[in-house]
Amino acid sequence: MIDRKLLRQDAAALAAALARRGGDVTAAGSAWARLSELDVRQRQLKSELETLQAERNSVSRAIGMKKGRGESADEELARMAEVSRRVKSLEAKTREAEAAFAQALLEVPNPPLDSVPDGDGEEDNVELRRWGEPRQDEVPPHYEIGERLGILDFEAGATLAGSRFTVLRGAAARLERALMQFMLDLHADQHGYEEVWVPAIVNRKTMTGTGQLPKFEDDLYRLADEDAFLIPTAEVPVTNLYQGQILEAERLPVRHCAYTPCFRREAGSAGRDMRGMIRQHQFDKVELVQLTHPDRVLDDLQALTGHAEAVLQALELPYRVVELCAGDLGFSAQKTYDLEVWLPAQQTYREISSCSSFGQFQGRRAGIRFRDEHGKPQPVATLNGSGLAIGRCLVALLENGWQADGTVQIPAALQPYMGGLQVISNE
RNA sequence: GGAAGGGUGGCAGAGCGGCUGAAUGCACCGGUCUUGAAAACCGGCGAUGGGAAACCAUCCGUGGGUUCAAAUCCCACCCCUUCCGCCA
Repeated sequence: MIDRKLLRQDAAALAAALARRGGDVTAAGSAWARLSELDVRQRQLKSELETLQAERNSVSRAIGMKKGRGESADEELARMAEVSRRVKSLEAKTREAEAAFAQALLEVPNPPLDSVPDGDGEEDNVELRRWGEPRQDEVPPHYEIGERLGILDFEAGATLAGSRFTVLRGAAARLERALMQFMLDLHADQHGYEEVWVPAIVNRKTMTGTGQLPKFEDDLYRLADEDAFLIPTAEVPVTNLYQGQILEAERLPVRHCAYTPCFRREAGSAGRDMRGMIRQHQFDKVELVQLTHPDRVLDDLQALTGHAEAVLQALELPYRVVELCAGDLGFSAQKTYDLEVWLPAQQTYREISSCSSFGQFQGRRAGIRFRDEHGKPQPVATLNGSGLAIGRCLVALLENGWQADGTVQIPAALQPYMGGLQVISNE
């Protein structure tokens, strides 16, 4: 959520930054367009109400004192009946106005940082660097490799649950587990993240804290009998671990890694990536989450991106790093680097990790604060990144490790987690 | 799911219609004392919104109600703990 002080002091600058996300963000009728007006109304009502409340309080006190001395307070009592009535009706109005303002505030996305490149969408993202040698020979798509090896079963997934669900068998199931272990070990032991294990179902407040709600309810699986949702990413429970808390400054930065399953309805992507495991309703992911001082969030983002890259390097998977343009940024992000892994069957790079700084946007929403050098509570900065998406990792490993005889080579770093297995074959 | 108890400041824990944003203790910060530290003593110390400030308002799980006045009374809901049932 944006800073309401900034909204009053420099709305023009905010508007300019927000407009870079796309015209509809600041268009007439948008939450942003209504915001200033709602704020003014809300504050007017509030100060009117406060004046009345102050009167009520002081007269009530006087009544109490008179009664205490055994004097009559009939005159005050008569006056207060009217004041009290007006307070009540003003209270209702004020509450409504506050709620309308708060609601609109929750629907305004994070303004991109100035350093974020201009652009409307994916095609305007900026490539920053590449790592590894992409293989250029002809490689079958992972779903063919996996089906021939008998380790990916799309039919079973469809039978059990529907499209975009897959059953892993044998070496693929083991590989999925090996990847979780390997990634968690790397981040916990080498990169200084404390491992946590968290619920995959969270309530509405938690979903709102990181920005998935109120705007994106359609993308989430909601439980039928409760106001609770399946998480689309571990970012949600892990960041919200600290919701409503004031952290002492010396506790920062807080760094967590977590494995969770992730659930996404993929409502807006009908027809895309229908074959194979690229886009699933349920997938596994190891996530990196940090809470840090606002002044150093960009340095920490560089480091965090490096931690995600380390996974790809250890797995010997060629990739590139792109910076998202303003138009492609997620709702809560102020700056994002995507890692894209080389998929030889498609002869293209595909997203496998997204590393973002949210500035104080989430800290403000979720009420996560720290005490600054003056002892004043201030929202923390948050950041997170996939480290990595495991399903897509498996796809990349199958294609990049594929050999002409149909077998798949397992990178050395993973072999200990695979019981020493070096090659996946039909035997 | 049933029964009982409970949700108050960073923590512990009083308050149970008015002078209570809230006793007390711990923690924390400043000072005295000390070669230094500890102890002891003195002082300070919640958050949010508005305001240049003085200051004002709000907040005792959430929402509603009673009252001139609610942390305190009433209602509903949520959550936690314990016991019973069920269960990986």
